[in-house]
Amino acid sequence: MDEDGAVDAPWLDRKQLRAWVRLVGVLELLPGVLDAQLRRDADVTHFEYYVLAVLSESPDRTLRMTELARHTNATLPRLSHVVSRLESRDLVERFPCPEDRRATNARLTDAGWSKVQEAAPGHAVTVREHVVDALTDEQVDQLAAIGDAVLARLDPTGAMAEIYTRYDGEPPARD
Amino acid sequence: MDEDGAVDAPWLDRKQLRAWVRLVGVLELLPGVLDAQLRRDADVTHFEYYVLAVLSESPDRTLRMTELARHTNATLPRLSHVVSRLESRDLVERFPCPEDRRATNARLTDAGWSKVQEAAPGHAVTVREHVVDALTDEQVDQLAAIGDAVLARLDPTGAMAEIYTRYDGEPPARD
DNA sequence: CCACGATGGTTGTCCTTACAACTTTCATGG
DNA sequence: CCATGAAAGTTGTAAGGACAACCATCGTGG
Repeated sequence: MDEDGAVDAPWLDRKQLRAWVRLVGVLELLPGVLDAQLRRDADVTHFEYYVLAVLSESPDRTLRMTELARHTNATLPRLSHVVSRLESRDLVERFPCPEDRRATNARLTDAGWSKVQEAAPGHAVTVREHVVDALTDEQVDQLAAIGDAVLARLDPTGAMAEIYTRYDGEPPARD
Repeated sequence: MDEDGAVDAPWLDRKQLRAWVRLVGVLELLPGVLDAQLRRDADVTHFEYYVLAVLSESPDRTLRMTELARHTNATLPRLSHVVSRLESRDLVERFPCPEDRRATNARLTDAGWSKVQEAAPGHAVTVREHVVDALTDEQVDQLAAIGDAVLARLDPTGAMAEIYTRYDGEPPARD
């Protein structure tokens, strides 16, 4: 962005590089660990589990596709495919939204509810083992703050803001 | 793991959940941002870029596949496929390792080197915009420490330990 | 009241990754 | 010095996600 074309934001200094390399490592390894455990124990991917979990907390266990996509950080096409699969497994059902006939609602079925209840404890153990229990209480808070800051940059539309802020005092049973 | 079957590691408390939900958000969104920029500006995925970058820093720009896999947090099959693609684009070349005839060395070509040099500045800008510049200096250090702690749990074989610790004083030109 | 852009969602295709099977070479014990 | 298991890679296939194209509905200005 600079006239001399190269040294506006030169590179990362050592400390920044340290942090970045580690973040990349986590980015690369953590999803695999989460998927593996949930696939093995509950036959769902982490993203599928997350979709089910979000629905399980929503009023009437129902959410419009667009809202569900925002809550799960997914694009609409991706979500659509995933919900199709979940629907074929009777974990979720779709039905047209009465107020807006363009829109579709996704609702968790009883089987889907059961799936979340069954999968949740094992998933929680994995999350603790690989992340939470590795950190001090202080670091957990720091991670939340860092996540806030980064998500504010990542989420173009600021869609999360409202969603994430509500975790400042909230009931249990969530991913 | 508990006899009564449910409440050994009950669930995450609110603070932990806050942190976890945000981490999941970053996990879901950041890779897409990195890939999009690098695809657009340099026609490589983030993982491909990372592979090239690691090679570019290695002695003689060469590394054995297994070593390269460890440095990039990848499985060998995945790396093998990726290197095949990079090789077909003349960014990397493979040749048998003299000392161990099972092994294969991957070496960065001149074209690969150029690719890294060209892509690096834009990539750095993206990393700064979406992560580093969103954080205070203190948070950058915290993130590094958190990454250390988590990676220690994620990496079963402790393979990274040696790799990551070296970023405590190191030359530039790296991802 | 209708034309047009925006919103909500689905579908199809391609690319990448995961997983498992397989080959070759090494190393070790008998 | 051979048999056996481990280590190093490659390859095939099947599944998931990105992206673009597409259809339907809404809402607003003329």
